[in-house]
Amino acid sequence: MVRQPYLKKGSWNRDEDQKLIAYITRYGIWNWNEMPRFAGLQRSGKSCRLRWVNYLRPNIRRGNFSREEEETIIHLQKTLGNRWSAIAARLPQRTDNDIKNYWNSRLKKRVIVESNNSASSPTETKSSVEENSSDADSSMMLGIFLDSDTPGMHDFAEIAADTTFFPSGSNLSVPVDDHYSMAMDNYLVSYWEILSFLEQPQMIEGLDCEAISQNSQQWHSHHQQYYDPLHDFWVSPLIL
DNA sequence: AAGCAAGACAACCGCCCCGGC
DNA sequence: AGCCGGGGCGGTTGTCTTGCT
Repeated sequence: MVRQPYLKKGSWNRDEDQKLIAYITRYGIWNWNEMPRFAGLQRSGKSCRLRWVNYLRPNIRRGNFSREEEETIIHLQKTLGNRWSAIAARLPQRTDNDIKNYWNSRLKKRVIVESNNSASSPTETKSSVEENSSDADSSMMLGIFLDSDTPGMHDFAEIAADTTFFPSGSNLSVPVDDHYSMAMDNYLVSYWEILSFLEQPQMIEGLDCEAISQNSQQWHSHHQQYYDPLHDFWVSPLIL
């Protein structure tokens, strides 16, 4: 009988985030179910995927939706329904989970109120965005700046180069939005921490990182995957 | 200051789709 | 054609934060 390895649930901690970021940055996304084991994470593949897609991957904008984004979501929800991934595809840098949460917590009520109001009087409901108008300035990004010469790093470097998110000359992100800053403080990963992590693969507890590297490469080779420098990930070519 | 309610959001669960065999 | 595994999606839940009394 094969014993099912213990799989942790619940909130991710900083250490787990670091491991996932470092692993994906180094080896790319090749198999979500196998990846946690090689990355030294006691998480399910699904959990890792969710964490990466909704939270850790580069170029995600968080918090404070602009008025245009709100209107777009409302419009698309009317036309597409609750197809959050389709809606997210039309809102760059937003995740479907974020949009879904935002809709459920705010927009749905607002739309209901407005539709009720429009039936009686056409007074406009005050947008929450008007109170948080500087959406770009107050956006929250996971702050990582890494050497753009390192495979998988140029997205991070692009974020770092964006002065909207980072103070000029700083390698480390500083979240502008206090609300998110407090909530996310535990998750901020500094340049130096990531870099030292990458330089010291033996930090992955109890795992032979050389073997991991070889196994990953063997897997890539076996599954005919190739590194795509454009997208910074391993890809499976279509063989027709 | 403490307790409670509501809001916000991260994460999980279950289902479905698709491709490979 | 049917089965299986991986990945994606939407709904829901759990937990933390905030605001009010």
